[in-house]
Amino acid sequence: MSKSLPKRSDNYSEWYNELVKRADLAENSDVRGCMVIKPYGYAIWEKMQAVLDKKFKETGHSNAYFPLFIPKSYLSKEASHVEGFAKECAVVTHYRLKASPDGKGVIVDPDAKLEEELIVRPTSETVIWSTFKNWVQSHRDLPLLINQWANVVRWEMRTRLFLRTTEFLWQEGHTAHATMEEAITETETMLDVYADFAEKFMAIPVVKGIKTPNERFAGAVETYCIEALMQDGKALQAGTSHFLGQNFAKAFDVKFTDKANKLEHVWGTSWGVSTRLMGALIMAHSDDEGLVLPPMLAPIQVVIVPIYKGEEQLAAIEEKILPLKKQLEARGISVKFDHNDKYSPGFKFAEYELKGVPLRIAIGQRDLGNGTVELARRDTKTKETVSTENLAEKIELLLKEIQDSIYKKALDFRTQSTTKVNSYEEFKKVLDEKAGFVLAHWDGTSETEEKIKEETKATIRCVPLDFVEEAGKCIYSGNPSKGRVLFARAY
RNA sequence: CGGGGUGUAGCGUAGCCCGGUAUCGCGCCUGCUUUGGGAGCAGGAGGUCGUAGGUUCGAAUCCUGCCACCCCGACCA
Repeated sequence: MSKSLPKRSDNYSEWYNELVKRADLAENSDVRGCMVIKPYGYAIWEKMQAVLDKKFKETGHSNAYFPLFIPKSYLSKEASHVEGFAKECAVVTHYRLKASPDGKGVIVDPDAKLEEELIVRPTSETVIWSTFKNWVQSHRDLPLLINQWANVVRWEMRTRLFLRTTEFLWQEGHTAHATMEEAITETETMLDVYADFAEKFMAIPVVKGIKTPNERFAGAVETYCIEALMQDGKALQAGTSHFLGQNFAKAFDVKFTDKANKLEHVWGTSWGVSTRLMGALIMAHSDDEGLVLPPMLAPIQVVIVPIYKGEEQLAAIEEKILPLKKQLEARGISVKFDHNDKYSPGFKFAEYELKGVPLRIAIGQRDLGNGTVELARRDTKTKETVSTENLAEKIELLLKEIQDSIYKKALDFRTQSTTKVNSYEEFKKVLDEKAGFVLAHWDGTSETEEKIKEETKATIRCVPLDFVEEAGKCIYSGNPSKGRVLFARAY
């Protein structure tokens, strides 16, 4: 194995794949298109889950769990929904195997064919709405605010670690409301929860917006999203929140009696983020040395590497450093003291950089004499020798500063990678030479959107929520436009 | 499903054209010396060469079938 990663500038994909494997985040499984998330990668996902789950509960939601299998007939109840997902569903057709007649292995027992096939959920709207039907009768049963942590399967043709895998982990919220206004508010609230999480915890600035009808979720009336920009200038949809109108309520016959004793269909929303966020986290901040984790999501926030010869020196270091470790832990900071004798300090330095640990403390004989330690920041790769006095407090502040600094760096990059263009020529030039987000006028038609996608591979990421009215001409058709929308090539 | 490629130790590979019993690096094990940016030396273990068949005195190497994986497209609410 070579010691250093490929350079980001040489081949971004190769760098990404190598980083994911070498930093112990995940690896390809022997199973087609599936991924094994390794303990270190999963620890980061767990931190994300914990923060999100808390936010969901603070906004009144409860967790529940629904079946993995969906009867085929459920899927066809909402017309556009089935059309959207039909091409990527795994289907269970049999329930038994038997020994092969030729004595080699096992075969699917042809006698064990299911009367109705089961679909492995690509998303749970259909099972959940068929359950909601039984849970809702009166306006007193509303709103129904449910979240599920689950795995889903989408049979994509080509997969990529974290960004697109056949099976992935996610959270899907499903809610039912008495009024349209309330459902829309819910959709927007959850979009805000996601945006806040991306910016405050993942340190990734996002654009909140609305998808065009082409990119809308199958079965939704309106799809809201947050769009993030990766370091190679490609966009990544980091989360979505859908206003479902009464589409699923009508398809699954979910009705309630309102205060005036009138029977009405409920209004629905659904929203989700997935392990794709891991991909976003990696691609937004990491460098040629490896992962760069924002302190808020780092499983190990501080690593202590002792430099010593023999048991005696180690004992002297421990005497000095273990109290500091306790102080840090008392402040809620996660610390690893790595005295593993198998690896040299230099190896450990490189290893923890690869894994994105935000702060490293090195301590050796030299420091014991001076009452100092060496502090090294992962994000800036700067080192300083500091006194051990008030060190715990200093570190706590430094972690906050790192969090802010990582966000600011990503924000500066996005600002500098967002370009306004006024002609199709300019549009294509920017996409090819600079990449990033491109703000341009669009005439609002699907035809134009399709044509641009075909010719440039760029899609409309969203109509930003902070859309400003500005009369202009569509860069493609020349027809009138009310304002600029956000284009980019995307993952 | 089209177009291209690959399959050799846990990982990455050489050998294949031109047939003669498998190379190197990383990792692993043992010992000694090391430790402030991926330690050094010595010794050692580890292989149905994807799979089934064919040609041959002899196949990792040539031929045929099959399987798997990768890359480029098509797909991706």
